[in-house]
Amino acid sequence: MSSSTSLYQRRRNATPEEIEAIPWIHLLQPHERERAVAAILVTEACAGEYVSAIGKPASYWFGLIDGLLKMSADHADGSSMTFTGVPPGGWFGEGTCIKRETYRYNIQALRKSVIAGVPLETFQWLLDHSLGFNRFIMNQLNERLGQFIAAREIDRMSNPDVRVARSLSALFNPVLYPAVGSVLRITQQELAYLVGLSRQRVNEALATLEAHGAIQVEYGGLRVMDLHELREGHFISARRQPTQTA
DNA sequence: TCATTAAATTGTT
DNA sequence: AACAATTTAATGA
Repeated sequence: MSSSTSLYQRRRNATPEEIEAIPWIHLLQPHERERAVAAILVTEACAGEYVSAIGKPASYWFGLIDGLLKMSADHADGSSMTFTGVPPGGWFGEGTCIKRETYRYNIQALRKSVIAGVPLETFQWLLDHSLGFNRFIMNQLNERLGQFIAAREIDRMSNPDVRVARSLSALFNPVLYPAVGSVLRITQQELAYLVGLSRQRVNEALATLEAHGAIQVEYGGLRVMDLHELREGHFISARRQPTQTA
């Protein structure tokens, strides 16, 4: 996974289609938008590549155009703790940018991803000048607070089916990840990495969730049928029976 | 456009 | 972890 060119050397300008797909761009006034569009950079990250590393000073506010990212903290003892996955349409790092601190998480691409970046100066300028931008940021911070509280509950849950369900409901959050819609492109292997379970167990859990009518399993992705059930459901004792030997 | 083949993903043990 | 089955993507006529 080692590439000779760094992420920042492979950047380019955003295409008009990519700009249109950015959720907060539509909340800006024309002159604000103009300034933002001129500053936004786009880069591609290969699977396994790091987008930001803990300790590096904040230089960009990031958004995911396409692909899948993992937000985690790696400890000195080699273990790592995954906080959350980031699906397309998600923007992150605003907390660090606001305070001009260093990044507190590692952001790693789980597969080939297209990432947008707003330079720190532009981010700060938008904060100082755009009411719509401030609304977006405030709304996002509030929504994410709810997610982190929910994530603490997920961590102490033993039932794998419920863990998978809750983690999925976070990825389907329409406020934080509006680009996801009702179909999330994620493989069972990728989901296993995010949740911290084996692929087999995730596969089994997905079958359970599907049996409950909460989701529909598709090749290379999932379709939500009942987001509320994913968030609140218990999915108890609905395991598949072992095959009979007669 | 269709058939063939390789690669990716899923389902099962 | 290994394997078979299925789906998609790539290739070329």
